[in-house]
Amino acid sequence: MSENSKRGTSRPGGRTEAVRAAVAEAVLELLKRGNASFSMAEVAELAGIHRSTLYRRWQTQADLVQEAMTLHAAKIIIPDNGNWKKDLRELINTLAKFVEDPIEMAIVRTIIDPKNTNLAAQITEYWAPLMVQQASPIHKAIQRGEINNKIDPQMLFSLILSPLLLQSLVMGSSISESYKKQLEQHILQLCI
Amino acid sequence: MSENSKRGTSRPGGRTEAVRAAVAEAVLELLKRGNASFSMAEVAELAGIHRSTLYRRWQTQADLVQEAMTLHAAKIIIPDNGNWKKDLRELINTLAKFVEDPIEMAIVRTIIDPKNTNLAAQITEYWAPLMVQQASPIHKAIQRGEINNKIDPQMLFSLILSPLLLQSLVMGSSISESYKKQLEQHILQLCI
DNA sequence: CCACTAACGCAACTATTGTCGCCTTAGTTG
DNA sequence: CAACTAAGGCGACAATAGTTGCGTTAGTGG
Repeated sequence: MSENSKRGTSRPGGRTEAVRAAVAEAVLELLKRGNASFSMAEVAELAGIHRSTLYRRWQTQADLVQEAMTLHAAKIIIPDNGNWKKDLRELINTLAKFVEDPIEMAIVRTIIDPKNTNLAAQITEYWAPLMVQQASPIHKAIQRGEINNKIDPQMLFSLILSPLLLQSLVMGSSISESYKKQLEQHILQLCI
Repeated sequence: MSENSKRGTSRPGGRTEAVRAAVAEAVLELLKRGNASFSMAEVAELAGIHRSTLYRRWQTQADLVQEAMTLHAAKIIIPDNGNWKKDLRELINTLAKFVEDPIEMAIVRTIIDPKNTNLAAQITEYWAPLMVQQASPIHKAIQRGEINNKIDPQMLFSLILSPLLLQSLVMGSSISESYKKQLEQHILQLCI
């Protein structure tokens, strides 16, 4: 008692955690529905808590998206067929799904939103390891000598991911099979 | 002037037009300042008109951004040195500036925002010709035989623009000289 | 120059969003 | 299990966002 227990969350037990979980789930649910511009009131109602509680713990929509992220593990597959061509095809498929996932894109939009510059760094922290994992087949292909060693792995990864992002986010079109095939061909051409 | 070729507005004369221009300029000014999440009240005040007038003519922020676009001509340079390597370098420079222009990025954010799906098409119409113009050096290089004819011009253009967009919008970092150089090298490698 | 009326300004209004004090609930400690 | 108090619920409040009716201003056509 006399020990200073006012650090951070001083009472992380049942109810506080239940509220947090309910909120995270509610936000995730709204994002899943494609409702990326949800209101605080919506979240409170869906989570079954009072508006004021929501405001006290999460000041902005960005905070809520961040909270939802803790509950959301991106479903990524790390291809490892010992063959760059195969790996690339799978990588493109995985990234195409990633780029069409409403939750992931909601996170990207949160990063992009100029109102959330303060949170961008934290959210990028969530993203960075995913990107590193996804880039691993590139490193392996380089080690196997399947990729021109002048190619920078990070840049190559950007060249795969970014056209998909552009297509999905900006152009608003889904990633067709022919688009994936075409991208694959061009990337292979680059790796010679 | 019995010529009645004005559509929509039945009185497009002085005052109405003056209001429109003032609003467009105000929005443009706010975007230039990097204030992409301006409020309606801010715009009204800067334009020197009443809030209600603003609401009557422009329902959403997206409408305002669209209005501002009519006043804003993207400053693009179409390289034409008769040499793909030179053209590519200039193209990357121009696109790097484009991607770091607060107004252009505000437009992109407006496109991306899921609230504005209805406006996305119209805004893309503004964008499309720019992209076509920018892609012209690629077509010329193909005609000169400087680019592998298996390469799709549109895809190649995406492979140049999208990494820059990713870097600027999502990663929030500026486009360094070394990044541009690296991108240039990779694209040249691809064109062989 | 005049009649007509579209479009703006104004102000009062409603709706939504965010804040606060107070009370209640329940996690934590001894 | 009893005392303590962090954290949530409640409702009243304040601030902001958006709407509407009405009078005024000023383009437009005759």
